[in-house]
Amino acid sequence: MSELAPPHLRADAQRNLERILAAAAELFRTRGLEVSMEDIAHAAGVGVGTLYRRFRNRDELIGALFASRLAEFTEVVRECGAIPDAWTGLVTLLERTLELQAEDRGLKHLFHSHEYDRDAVTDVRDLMLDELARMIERAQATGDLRADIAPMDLTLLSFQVGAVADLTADQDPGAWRRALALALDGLRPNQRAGRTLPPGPIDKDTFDEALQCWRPPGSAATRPPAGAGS
Amino acid sequence: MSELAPPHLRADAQRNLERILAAAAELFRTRGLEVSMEDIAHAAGVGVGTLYRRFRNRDELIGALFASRLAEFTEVVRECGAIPDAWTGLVTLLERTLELQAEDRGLKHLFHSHEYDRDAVTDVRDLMLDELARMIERAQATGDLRADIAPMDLTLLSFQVGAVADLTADQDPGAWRRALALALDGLRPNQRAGRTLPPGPIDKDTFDEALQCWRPPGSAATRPPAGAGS
DNA sequence: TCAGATCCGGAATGGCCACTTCCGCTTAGC
DNA sequence: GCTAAGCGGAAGTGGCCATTCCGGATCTGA
Repeated sequence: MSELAPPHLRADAQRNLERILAAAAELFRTRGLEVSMEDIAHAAGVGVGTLYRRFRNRDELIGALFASRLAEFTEVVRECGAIPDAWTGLVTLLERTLELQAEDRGLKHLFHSHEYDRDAVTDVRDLMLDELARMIERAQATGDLRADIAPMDLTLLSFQVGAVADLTADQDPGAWRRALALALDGLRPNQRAGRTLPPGPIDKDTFDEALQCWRPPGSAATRPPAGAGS
Repeated sequence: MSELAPPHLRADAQRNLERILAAAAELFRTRGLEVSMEDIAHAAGVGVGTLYRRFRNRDELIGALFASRLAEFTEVVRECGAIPDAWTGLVTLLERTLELQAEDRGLKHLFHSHEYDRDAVTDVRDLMLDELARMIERAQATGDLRADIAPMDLTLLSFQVGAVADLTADQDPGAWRRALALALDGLRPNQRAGRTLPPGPIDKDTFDEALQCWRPPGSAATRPPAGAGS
């Protein structure tokens, strides 16, 4: 994060730029993408003016910070797709993508967003959905995954667990893992069958449409009651 | 909803009052508790002034509309607690309380809220948690529920599925049922065991703390792209 | 029918908050 | 030192919303 824009920044400017990036990353991570520009500037120990001289607006700042992070999703999808055992791959994929989201509210927000970087985000989501479809087929073939599961079931499952991760992020950052484990157990082919599932899974377009109205929770909420540790 | 405040309302005032209550109920139901007072007045076909003459502020309006609805939760908990088969009771309880929430965003919001009617809401939640604890014990005794489940696991599970209900409410209002069914299957005692669950479930205080920062999603989001129904 | 109590609508007020711009002052760098 | 680059943060904008106010419209009861 050292070579941006005009090749030669004055030393102090360079230092401030780095402070800004660090502060923004941290705030986006812990509070989501909607922290105010003023808060970011303040956390970086600079004035808002300085912030705006470096980034025309918040979108540009987000772009600078998250382009590479978004790529991590792609990377994870690839890696998990290469795991020989399909069920293991599936579990790992869900775990790792949820980890990414649980560790970084901003990234999670971005991943569900329709307001920033639309294309990059859609690409990642599509890639993941494709891989999920492949994995599902493979896992069903080996009998590790119940037969009535469709890709969108897993997308929704990930979304659900993500909601828990979000809810408990400040109090018990690992709570989502248990929820995930529980959910995964419901995916196993059932000896003592539950019941047959209701209708078909939601389809992708519907999900996308829904996401368009979605906004990550906690945004305008009362500021977290400060340190609450687990 | 005919006898309120001053015993004798002028006929037109009475009519307006009823329109307001109807409009507010509908808007709260479909959009959550944060619709603006102006929107409510407009939907009722009256001016904001009229709205405010009847209800000092939004809290009073919410109170008037939801007191009884909140009682429905209590009712459902009681009924389900009385179901002889514990597992059936458990499933029914989750289904019915989620139905209530899925049908009414305002009620869902209220149920997770710390800003309105705090006491009434906490009572209902506590009642539900107690009943869940009892049901869990019973269901585990009959071998219908895996042994490592704690009440908060189910609270969280309900929360998760509620998140799906919220997400897809406008596009596919029934989608959450499938998610719930899937999740429930994960609760069965497992022959072909998944793996042992991570740590212990989150504890109640932690969850409450988390909820304090929680805000139902979609609030400040872009207004839904109009009619999108599935 | 009519007087006056009631009620109405919606413009106006005031608060809040975030983004962005601007400009006089500071400081790095030669 | 001198000069251009950089700085801070106050001020300008715009949007959103709850709530108040009051001139005018509408009921009601005699």
